[in-house]
Amino acid sequence: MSEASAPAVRRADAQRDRILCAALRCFIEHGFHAASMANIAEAAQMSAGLIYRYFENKNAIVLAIMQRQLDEKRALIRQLQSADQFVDGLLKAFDDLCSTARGPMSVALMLEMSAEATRSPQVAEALRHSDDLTRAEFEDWLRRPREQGGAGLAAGQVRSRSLAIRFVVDGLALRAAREPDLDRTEVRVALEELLRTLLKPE
Amino acid sequence: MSEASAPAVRRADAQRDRILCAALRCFIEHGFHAASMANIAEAAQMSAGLIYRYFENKNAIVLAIMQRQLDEKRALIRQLQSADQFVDGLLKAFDDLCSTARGPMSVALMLEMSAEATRSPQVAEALRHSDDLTRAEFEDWLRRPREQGGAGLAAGQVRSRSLAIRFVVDGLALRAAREPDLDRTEVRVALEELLRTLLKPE
Amino acid sequence: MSEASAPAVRRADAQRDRILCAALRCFIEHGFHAASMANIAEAAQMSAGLIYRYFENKNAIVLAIMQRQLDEKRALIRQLQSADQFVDGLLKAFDDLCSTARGPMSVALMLEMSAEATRSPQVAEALRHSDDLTRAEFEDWLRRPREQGGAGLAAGQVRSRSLAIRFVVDGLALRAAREPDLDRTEVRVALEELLRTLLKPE
Amino acid sequence: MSEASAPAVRRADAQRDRILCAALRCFIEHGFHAASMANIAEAAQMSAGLIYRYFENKNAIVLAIMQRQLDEKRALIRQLQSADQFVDGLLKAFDDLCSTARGPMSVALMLEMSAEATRSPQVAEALRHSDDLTRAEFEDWLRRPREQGGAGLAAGQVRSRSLAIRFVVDGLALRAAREPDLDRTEVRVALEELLRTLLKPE
DNA sequence: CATGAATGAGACTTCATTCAT
DNA sequence: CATGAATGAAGTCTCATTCAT
Repeated sequence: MSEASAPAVRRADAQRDRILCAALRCFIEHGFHAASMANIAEAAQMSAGLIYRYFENKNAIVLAIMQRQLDEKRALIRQLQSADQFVDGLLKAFDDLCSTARGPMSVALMLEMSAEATRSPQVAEALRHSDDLTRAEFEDWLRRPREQGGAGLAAGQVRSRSLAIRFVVDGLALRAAREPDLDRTEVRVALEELLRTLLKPE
Repeated sequence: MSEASAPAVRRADAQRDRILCAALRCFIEHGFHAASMANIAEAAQMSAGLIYRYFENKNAIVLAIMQRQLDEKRALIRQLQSADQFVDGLLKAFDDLCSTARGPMSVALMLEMSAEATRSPQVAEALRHSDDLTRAEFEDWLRRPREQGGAGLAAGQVRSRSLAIRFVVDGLALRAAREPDLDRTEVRVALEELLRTLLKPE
Repeated sequence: MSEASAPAVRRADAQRDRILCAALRCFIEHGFHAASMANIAEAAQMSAGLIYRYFENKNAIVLAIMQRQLDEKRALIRQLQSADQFVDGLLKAFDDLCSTARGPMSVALMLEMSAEATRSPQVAEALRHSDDLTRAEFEDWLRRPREQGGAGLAAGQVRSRSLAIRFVVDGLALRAAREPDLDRTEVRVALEELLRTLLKPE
Repeated sequence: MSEASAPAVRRADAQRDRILCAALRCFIEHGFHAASMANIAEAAQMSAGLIYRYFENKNAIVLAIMQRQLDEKRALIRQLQSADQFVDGLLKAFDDLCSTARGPMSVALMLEMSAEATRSPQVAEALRHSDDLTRAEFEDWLRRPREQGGAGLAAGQVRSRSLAIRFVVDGLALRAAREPDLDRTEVRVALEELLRTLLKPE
């Protein structure tokens, strides 16, 4: 049975993935609310009815996409972790976020999710969980000695610095949505000014 | 005629205001898209049809509310301007933003607007305009001598500092939506660490 | 009382007339259905509510306008009655009908009324009555001796000739709606061919 | 694939036809504007929403019905073409037009379309095109020798005669809407008087 | 007499979801 | 497993009509 069902499971996962990729494109283009199941079905090149074999309803897709976005954000933040080129990493992330087309990560969706968190406890809980994981990982890195690729901060500094950096990163993301053509040099200078002290031990 | 029409004008303005207040409540509760005209009409205690006497369509209400939100945000940022207690001001703003009930300013709507800006040029334009005004005002304050209630920064520092501080303020707002019960002491420490150098001349 | 009420009656009639003139303009511009009471009120420079003091409802206005159109049509046909210049008269009428702006007579409304006659017995009855009057008048003229300004037809010819001419006149009116820029010379030749024998005794 | 899609196409066409037939009944009964999508849906025994799978909006249905009416009218006029029994043909057409129930051709709709042509360029264009085709066909017949089933008119006569006959035919149609119980004998005599000379060469 | 704010019914349209095929 | 036709609820908006002022 396991031999028989394994491919079936794989196929089901592939279908789910196909749907989620299509949904992501639609959500980025139109927003969670304005994208229709018909849009998604067309983008996924399947019938609308079939989607309901893999997701209970549209809301389930929305939640799944939100989860994906959270994973993407964590991955994106994890990539930042290279103390020497932190600002460079932020700038590259800013660039990516400014152009919707680049990848599966969409600031617009992140913002809509954050807004939705003030209304839906379920969404708030998911965000909280993801943020907690991100922070834990990030603080590990802040704490890790420089010779092990970390930032080498003292234990007492880690908590407040991670929060401070989160403010900066989030603010940068929000700005990517509102002023995507912000001058990159200005951004770099501002970020360097902000991070100069934050990432240097005491 | 002016005596006759004045009350009529007042009444019309009162109705517009009534509708906008109702709309604000609905938008905060459901979001711009999910709130229906029926919702708004009920909240404003009037028939849905009547709303169209005062606003051309739902979008006009959305834009009016967005403009209000932008004005609120500018007012909120303007209130921050007291160099010595800048962090205190931010903390208080954070507090206000965390509790939806407090006032007409809603982080959730700000986030949705920012997301919408990536799709609607009209919204993007409104945000851009408001952001420009805010920045100009804020940079005036950064530049003004301390003895005149300003921050007393050198001209060369103003541009990058205002951008840096905007990152921090925006990040703080985003955090208010996602983690409204963040420990206030941690927030204070993080903000102090960020702003310590930013608001001190060179 | 008659001295007191006479001006009141006159005023009421003036108001009714004001409304009907406004309604006519609106109906010609938008059609019976698409013209709104608000349109009419604005065109009549009075409030929408006031109209209901003079007409029970929109339908009453429609019927009154229809009656007016019938009167106009009868007047228009009566003007034709000059045997020698019958074709000239038709051509001028055609010209007038082709340009909406010229007067209160509108082919479009006539056509809509005729269509409505197939649905509403009330409208059908009004049309029938008007058509009967028109025909009676027209046949009187056909019968009247030429020296008295008539067409001088024999009694036995009058009935069928009046019907035949009615076909031609109606057909001309319909064409005015569908091909307002029809070449006038072609129209003249066609009319002359049609009427050459119809208006000449036996 | 052609075997698989053919029935689907047939079904779609059947549905479109079902909708158009229902719409025709509603339009005849209420007129283009007064008939609602709900009316049509009920007449077609389907939900209102489903109609939008087959027609973009109500206007598309109106235009499709208009086109059908124009085709019907052309077919009806084409059937007239038998020089000897032209009057008989007209009388039969008059009979048919007088009873709405008989077929899909409705004078009322033709009149409304003609009225609408004075307001909507799109409708005017459609009518013009149809009228042009009708005229071309009709003039061909007028020109064709009698031994080939035509009317055998000289080339110079064709233009004005076709216009003259169009006046008569249109007038007859308008009369069908306004006086459906007109005495058939009177009509016949009038038509014979009109057409006696028009269809005879020179 | 006159206004125009207010209502409520109803118009068109969209869309998540279901189900026969 | 897959389709897409079908539904029904809901959304935005218009408008004839009424009524307090």
